[in-house]
Amino acid sequence: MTQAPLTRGYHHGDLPNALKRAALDVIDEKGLGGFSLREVARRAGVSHAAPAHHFGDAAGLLTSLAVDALGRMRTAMAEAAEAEPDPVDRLAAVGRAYVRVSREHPGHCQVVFRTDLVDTENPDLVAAGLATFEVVRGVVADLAEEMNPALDIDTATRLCWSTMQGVVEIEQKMRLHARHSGTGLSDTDGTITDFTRMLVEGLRAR
Amino acid sequence: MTQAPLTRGYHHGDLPNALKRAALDVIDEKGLGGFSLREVARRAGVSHAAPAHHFGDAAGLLTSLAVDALGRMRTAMAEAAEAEPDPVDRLAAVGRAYVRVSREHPGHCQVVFRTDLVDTENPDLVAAGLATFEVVRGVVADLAEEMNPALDIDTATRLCWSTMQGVVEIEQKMRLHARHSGTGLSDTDGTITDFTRMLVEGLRAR
DNA sequence: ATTGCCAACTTGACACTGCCAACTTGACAA
DNA sequence: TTGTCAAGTTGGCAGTGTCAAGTTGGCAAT
Repeated sequence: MTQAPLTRGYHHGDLPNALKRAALDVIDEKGLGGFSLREVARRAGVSHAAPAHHFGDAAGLLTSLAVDALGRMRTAMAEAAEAEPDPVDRLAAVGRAYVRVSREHPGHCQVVFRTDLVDTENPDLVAAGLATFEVVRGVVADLAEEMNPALDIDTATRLCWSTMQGVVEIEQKMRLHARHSGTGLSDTDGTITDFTRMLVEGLRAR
Repeated sequence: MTQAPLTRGYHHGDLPNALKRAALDVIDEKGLGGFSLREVARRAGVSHAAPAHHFGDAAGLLTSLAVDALGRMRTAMAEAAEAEPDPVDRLAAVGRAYVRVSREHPGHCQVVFRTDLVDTENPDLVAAGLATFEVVRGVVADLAEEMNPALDIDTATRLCWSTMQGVVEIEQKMRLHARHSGTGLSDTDGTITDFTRMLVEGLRAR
């Protein structure tokens, strides 16, 4: 009674997914800096050169992980958006979801923006980026429709995503800053909500 | 007529600074991914283990570079702020200066946020971060005094810095997005100015 | 002037990395 | 049974960071 092959009857069963899972384990455990093809192969119980047969090189595997991370972001934001009827609250909720996912899986989400580690021209990655952008854009568009029909939605969407990503990027540094400067650091969710209120005021038609 | 020793009469003259300059050359040339202690040592004309005597390890050298990068940002923003009398224009100018420096020296500025590569507890780095934050904070404070004295200045400063950094981070990805989605991408300076206008509206007292 | 000392630097090694070429294994089809 | 080809292994190369031990050169005190 051997393990039933998942896709076809080849050696491992489903090595690509096993490698991706192993890679996520490594990254969750030791951060993106601790990632290495050989370590991943070791955890998956295969030889050090096996990953190359499925992902080409390290960038190939990481690109695949980046696609998954964008999916994670997209799903979380879409769910958060769905749960909030009010457009303003919805934008805040989407922002909180983005930051929450990025904080819960820091290494995984960092891959998305490590343009030195992934193949930025990969069609799947580009498509995932577009799809994720579209979720944010939808929320911004709803907001604009209600508050400011003349708003440049693409620019506003970029503003929102930039701010969300900036918050993630700066969060740790700010935590350090708060500790050393003595100023209190409000919880990030509260900050996101404050930010959203400020941004929404800015997006409002004058 | 040997080169006059700068600090004291030891072997090289001023190896630490020579190493930092070499490191900047490498990073400017090949990006942060191309950085390696041995390559830096090679360019400085010393043995591969020489850097360790001055910086301990790779993180030590990169931390030192991060401090310099923060100084670069700080100087550029302070100069930009000084040249603009109007508080709103000043914030926009500071934002443009931040993004300009980050774009002119991408590798150098990326080091600042690569918490996996630097020693985030290093006192010089913390101090440099605080000093740079203070520049942004000053601009925001001026704006608040004029437009909304009740504003939480620390939070607003974090919002501004997060947005600036997010713009830098997202810029390349957005460029890709614009190319693949067919939407036009306005020049970044224009985007910054747009963002500032939106933010300022948001910071205004209601 | 000789001595001793110590920071600055070199040398050599170890374990690790990504990647490549050549090889073996296993499944499936003719 | 045989052929074929993807899947996975083995071994090697060049490169990396870091450590231990050795070397060099200047300076201060004897």
